[in-house]
Amino acid sequence: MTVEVVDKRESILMATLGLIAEHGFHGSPMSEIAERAKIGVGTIYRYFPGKQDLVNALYLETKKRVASYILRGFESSLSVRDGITHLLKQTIRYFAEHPAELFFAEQYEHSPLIRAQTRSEGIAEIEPILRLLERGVQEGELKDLPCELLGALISGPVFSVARMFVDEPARLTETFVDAGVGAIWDSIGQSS
Amino acid sequence: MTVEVVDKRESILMATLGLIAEHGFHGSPMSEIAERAKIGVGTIYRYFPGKQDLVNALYLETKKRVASYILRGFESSLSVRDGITHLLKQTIRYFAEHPAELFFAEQYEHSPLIRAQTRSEGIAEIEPILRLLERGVQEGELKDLPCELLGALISGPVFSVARMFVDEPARLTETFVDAGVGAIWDSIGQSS
Amino acid sequence: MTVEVVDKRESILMATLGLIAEHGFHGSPMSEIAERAKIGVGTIYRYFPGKQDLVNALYLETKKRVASYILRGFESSLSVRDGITHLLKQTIRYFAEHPAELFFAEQYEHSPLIRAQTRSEGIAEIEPILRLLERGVQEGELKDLPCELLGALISGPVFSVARMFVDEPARLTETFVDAGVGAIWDSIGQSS
Amino acid sequence: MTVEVVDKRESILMATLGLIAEHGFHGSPMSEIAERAKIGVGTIYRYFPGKQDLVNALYLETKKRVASYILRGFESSLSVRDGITHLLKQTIRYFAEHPAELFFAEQYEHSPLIRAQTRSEGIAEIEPILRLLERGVQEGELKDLPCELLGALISGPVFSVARMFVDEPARLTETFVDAGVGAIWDSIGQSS
DNA sequence: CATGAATGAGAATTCATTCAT
DNA sequence: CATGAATGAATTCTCATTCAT
Repeated sequence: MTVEVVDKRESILMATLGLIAEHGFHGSPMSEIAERAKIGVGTIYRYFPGKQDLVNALYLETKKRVASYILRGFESSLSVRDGITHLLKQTIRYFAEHPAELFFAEQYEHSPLIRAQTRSEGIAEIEPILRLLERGVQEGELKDLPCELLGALISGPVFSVARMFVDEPARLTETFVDAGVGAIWDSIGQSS
Repeated sequence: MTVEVVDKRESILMATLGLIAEHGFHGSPMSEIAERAKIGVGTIYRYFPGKQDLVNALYLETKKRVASYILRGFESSLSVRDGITHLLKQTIRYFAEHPAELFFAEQYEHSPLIRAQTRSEGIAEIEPILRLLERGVQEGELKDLPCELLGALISGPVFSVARMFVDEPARLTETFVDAGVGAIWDSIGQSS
Repeated sequence: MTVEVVDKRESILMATLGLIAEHGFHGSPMSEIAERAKIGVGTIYRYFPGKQDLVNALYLETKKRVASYILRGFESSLSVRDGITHLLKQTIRYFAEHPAELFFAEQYEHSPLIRAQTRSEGIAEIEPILRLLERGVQEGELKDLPCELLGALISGPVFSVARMFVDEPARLTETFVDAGVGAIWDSIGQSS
Repeated sequence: MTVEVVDKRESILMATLGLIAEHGFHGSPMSEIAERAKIGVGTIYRYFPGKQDLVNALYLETKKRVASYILRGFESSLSVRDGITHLLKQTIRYFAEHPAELFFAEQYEHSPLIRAQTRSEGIAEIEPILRLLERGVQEGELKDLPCELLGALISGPVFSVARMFVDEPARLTETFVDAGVGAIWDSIGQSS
């Protein structure tokens, strides 16, 4: 009779996200994940083969969720500048409003627990972004630099700027977000 | 008669640095640190009260070492642009050549093991850099943005760009380093 | 289907009692307690937060068990002399037949591991005894001495006499128990 | 030129006594003993083969010291009653004024670290006391009980009463000491 | 002789995972 | 399917003892 408001798998992932954001991978025992998800420990193993897999799944799904959010409203018909500006703004906004996902992503991204394997998976989501960069270089709207370098010039500051907004919520205004996004653009856009 | 080639404290720190860079904090048991440092486990505790303290010390000393390297050749008489360009170039070079320190710093910086306490310590080292930013804003050479934002616009990409050079050593050429540094400058420098 | 003959908590306590009686607190590693209790080490921690707590619990429960035994058949309607004689006899008998509890209690009572905190807990059990002493002093059946002194004059010999019976089981006869109890009474009872 | 005020062996023993009285055998690492004795750890091993031996030696010498104190002024010409009264009084006084030795003795006496071996050693010191008991029984001044029982009736309360005086120093007056000693005598003395 | 740095065996405790109910 | 009690491998840390200086 009772409708399960959220399905178990989802509540496990959410519990894990919150816990890891707060206490890190090793500060998040399966028993606490279960407790926070209001299920038994054993149940986690019906949905995920082990802890590592659970976290990998969380990473991939988080990435997907973020990607789907930031691509919202994105049209490939947009100019490269407008497209990138849009994506950056969305990303910063998303993370500013979802600090747990930011903390989790930062940790996981820099953790040697994954190195390569999982990181490369789910690259499908960022395909449109890579395309945009390539187009930008071809069309001369972006500096003529290797995609890896352009990527580094975007991913680095987008996280650190989002992080700054989380640490200092007072700064989270349209003006400063625009300024941040503009600054990132300046680093990759071809100066006229 | 025997000359100790490296002192024990130092070899413990180096072993820890390497291990954490490769396997992370929790993938680096004291027993392996000892083994890699070629000493007994108990010996570590003669130099550091516990594992956490060992890692904190490593963080602080790494920070100092990096700071001393990147400030080498830095003169406060330099123009803001030349100063920042110099610092960025040095930082990228240092990390490109010391990947373990880069991996360690990235992990530690984003780990919930630290949050605030230790991070704020050793801020003395980056004082000259903050001064430079303030001067740059006053003199109009930098965009008129809050220091926190400027900081985020520097620290984010400097790490991700260094990381890119480590991941793709083929790109590590004068040209690309200059391009990366130039790009970072463009994001914070006042466009004429 | 399988009936657990003794519950786990109980078997842990028993294993600990025996081990500490034989080898002392520090000669009783958790691993051996587990082995003797025929369970895994980790299981102990499901019942007790730590070793210290396990031993405290053992102390308190032992005290209660002893108290419940020695108070068996005790009526407050008894004369002070008969009451005390009864309690002493029961105590000596109990410990003579439960040497492990005697050894454990002696050690714990004199160990600096406890000092005050836990010792005072569980005092409820000996309340009736204190009352009896007070009544005895008021009614002139006991020497007019401070309760603390009377207590010391009872607790000291009751343990040492019980210990003697354990060390020399040949002496454990009605006659000698009566003699011991009579002697202790003589030290506190008002000589007519 | 410098005169060593106390010899090293002695200062090691004293350091051990104090430390064990306060923190117990296992709360007294060799390193702390050395520190308190103001010598190097290694030096302890020049005087004692190991920790266990050190503590055994301490026990034996403490016993000797106590015995020599309580036998001071004791004459075999004294009546049994006077002799025993004297010994009891001296013992209580000694321990009341030397709490560390009391705590140490209590712990060691009840610890399974020794059981039998060392306890029986140094019995020489208490020989005169045993003689006195035997004489007392023969002459009819003491109850006609086995020496072991008489011993238990003395050793038990003498410690617990001394302990009471240490815990409540306010009670430490001639009157109460006499009362305690008198009470102990009553338990073993032949009532006329 | 005295020292204390170095050592590693041993102890307490945690936690991912299993499996009987 | 869900559960959580049971488990033991792995980890951190302590400390008696040794030995080069």
